[in-house]
Amino acid sequence: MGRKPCCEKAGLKKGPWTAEEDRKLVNFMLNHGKCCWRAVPKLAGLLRCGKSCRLRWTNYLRPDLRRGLLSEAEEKLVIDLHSQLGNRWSKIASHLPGRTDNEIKNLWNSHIKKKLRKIGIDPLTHMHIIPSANEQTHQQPKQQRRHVDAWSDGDEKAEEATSKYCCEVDKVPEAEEKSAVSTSDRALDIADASLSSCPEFCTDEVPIIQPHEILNPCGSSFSSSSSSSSSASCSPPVHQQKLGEDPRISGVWMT
DNA sequence: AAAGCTTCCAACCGCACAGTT
DNA sequence: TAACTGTGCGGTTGGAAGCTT
Repeated sequence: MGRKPCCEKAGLKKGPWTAEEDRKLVNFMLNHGKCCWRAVPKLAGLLRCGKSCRLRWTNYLRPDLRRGLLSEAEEKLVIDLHSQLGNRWSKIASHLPGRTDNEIKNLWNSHIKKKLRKIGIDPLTHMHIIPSANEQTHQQPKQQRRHVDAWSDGDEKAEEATSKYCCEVDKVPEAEEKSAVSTSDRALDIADASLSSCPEFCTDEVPIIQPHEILNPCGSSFSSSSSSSSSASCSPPVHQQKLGEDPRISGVWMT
């Protein structure tokens, strides 16, 4: 039968969202709530396809999003859930309030996967990797040592405990799961202890963008004319903003 | 200081599925 | 029942930022 594209491609903007576009979308969503995504761009005055709007909203602008690093407990949960659900990121995300499938997917691919490999767990099967002599020589690329992991680097105890946890998760279902969990909790305790010396590492207090800050990102000085890269004095294009640097992000919205 | 490499993440793409006509 | 539409999901990519040499 052949599918039509989700939206007319011609004339629609692609690529990074500008602060102005964000403002329009948030404005619309807050005023009208979630409705037919196809209609959103038109009604909100955006030159985007509905799909793009949905993605931007669910992955970045949604008020209930928690941003920032996953806590140890969240990571553990992600690993647990992944071992049960596989790459069903949306299902996994549904167990982590305020987290998006995209975020978890990214985190898994860029971070957790490596951690698991590092401690000898195959991230696909969650089984132990039994490296051949060959593989062993190929592992540990030189770049890896500079990768700072909360779990392992600089905290051998945490790595030890964590790897112990992972061993048990592999083989121990239901009955002994509690002991596995408690082991992992120990790992977390250790990790937490090491992290507690670093007060900045607290995802519970990761600032989240507030609606009024989007609607008026820079207070009275916000200029709607500075839509894209020209907004340097106010807020840079959103895609250039690193977490925690986003001037619009502070506190938790819609409490 | 700068070149090269790696990491991270926002955003896109295409497919699948459910709902509607 | 088939055709069509809208939405959701997972895989992938591009480019900025950060790190190493």
